[in-house]
Amino acid sequence: MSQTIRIASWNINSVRARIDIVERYLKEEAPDVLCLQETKVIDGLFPEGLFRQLGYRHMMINGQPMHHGVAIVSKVPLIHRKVEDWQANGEARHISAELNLESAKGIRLDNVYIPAGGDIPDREANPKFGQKLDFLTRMKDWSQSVKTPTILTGDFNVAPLENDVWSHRQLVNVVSHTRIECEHLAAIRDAGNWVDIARHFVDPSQKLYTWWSYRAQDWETSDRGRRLDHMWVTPDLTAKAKAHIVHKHVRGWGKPSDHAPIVTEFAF
Amino acid sequence: MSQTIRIASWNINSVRARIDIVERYLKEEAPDVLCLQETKVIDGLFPEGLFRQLGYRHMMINGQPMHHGVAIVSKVPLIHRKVEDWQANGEARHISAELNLESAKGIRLDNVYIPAGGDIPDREANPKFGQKLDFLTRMKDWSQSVKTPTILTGDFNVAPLENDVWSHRQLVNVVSHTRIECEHLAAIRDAGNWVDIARHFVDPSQKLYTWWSYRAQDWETSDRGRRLDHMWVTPDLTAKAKAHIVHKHVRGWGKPSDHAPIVTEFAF
DNA sequence: GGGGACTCGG
DNA sequence: CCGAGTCCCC
Repeated sequence: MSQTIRIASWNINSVRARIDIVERYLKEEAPDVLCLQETKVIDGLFPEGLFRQLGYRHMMINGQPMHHGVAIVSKVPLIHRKVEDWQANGEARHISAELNLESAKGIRLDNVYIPAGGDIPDREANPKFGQKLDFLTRMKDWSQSVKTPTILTGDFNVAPLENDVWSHRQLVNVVSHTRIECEHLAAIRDAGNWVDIARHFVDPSQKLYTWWSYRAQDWETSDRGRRLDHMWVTPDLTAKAKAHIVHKHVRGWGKPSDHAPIVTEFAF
Repeated sequence: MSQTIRIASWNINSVRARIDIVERYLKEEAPDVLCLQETKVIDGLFPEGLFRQLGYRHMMINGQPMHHGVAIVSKVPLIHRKVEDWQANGEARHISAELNLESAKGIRLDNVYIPAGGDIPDREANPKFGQKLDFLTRMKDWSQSVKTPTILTGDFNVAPLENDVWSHRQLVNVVSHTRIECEHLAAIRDAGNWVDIARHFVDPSQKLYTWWSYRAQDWETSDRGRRLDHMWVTPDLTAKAKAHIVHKHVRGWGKPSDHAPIVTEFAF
């Protein structure tokens, strides 16, 4: 018998400011594992109590003051915590663990928050953009080293395909959808033979977004979204993925994150 | 036939941040007139719509960016707006109007927010304390000029009597209850023969507070209050005042001001 | 637009 | 403790 495991990823834009909708989400959707990005909290102030109380007793957290911060909260036991520093500057942008499952041993889950990269898509004019490209390059090197079944998810801050943005033409020079970022992301994918689960289920001819700016007056009507959040798997896990959805309605809740959660259902 | 008019005063500590409890207060207690201090809003952003909708169609406002700001909102028509600058520095700390009543013409209502005065009760070490004393001195001069029936209310930031603070002994050197402030306030009172309505109804042997610090972990249990908010009347109005209460329960509402509203019922 | 940090004022 | 402002980041 296989075991159904639903794994979610959500850029929460402050887990403390968003505590009410995190609770609502876990009560209504109850994924088995939730990967969070932009927790914006040091480890000592991470709201472990809430997660434990909701049945997410296993947590791997990597926070820092102010910015960034990632965490995995899980009903499934987690072992072998690892942290990568792909930006080589100590920012808390990665956390990974192994799912300690009865039915499938040795599956790793890597949760990443790739740098946004600033406003100007130019290494010289904007050092943040260079740091983003360097981060992606180090992720490619890491990808080549991945030899075990792995799920790689998080806020990649890149919308690689034309239908991953509301207007390819208008965003082609906007950070997150520039050619060089898309190429860097493709290099990571190729280096690990990663399978983009969302596009495994939703044809690239269809628009698909996970993020809608706060600045739109009516995010739903204007629908100027981007697919910045991703769930990738090593090829050996492709057949285990049974469904993938974007929980778009969560973007409409009170005091929302600008990102919607994404969820993949696996049969392990 | 006389007309019953209830006049309230409340240091709201931001009328915008407190909009929900202002609405609740006006719905539950429905004073005829509400004097507000620390509105913390420029006139263009004052939430006139809410007050109008609740039946307070007459407003006199005096705001500024950031700090201070006072307003009178009223079901009773208001005329003859006046603003005093007792600090001589342009801060929005006073607004007054005449109540345009059928039964009693010519009653003025003066709403004042006296400076808090900083932490150190010393003119030299702390210029804010000097400014407060100067403000009180100018108010005394104004008091001498008051010749018509007048109600003077607001946040005076002085607790003049021993039972206006939770511990006279522990607060005698704390700004708001120092001897010099109490003397300055007494000089204002004497200059206008003002009657302290709260103490007209509540004997000075009884503790009476209108403010409880945010910093106490349990304001109600520790009850370390001070009577900073006052309602004074010219002697000709004393017999018109029929009751005075502190709406202490409002201090316990969600996201409260640190001040409770005070209300006097008049029969004009 | 909306986090968090900081500073100032109460 | 808790407003409001400013600045930085997304």
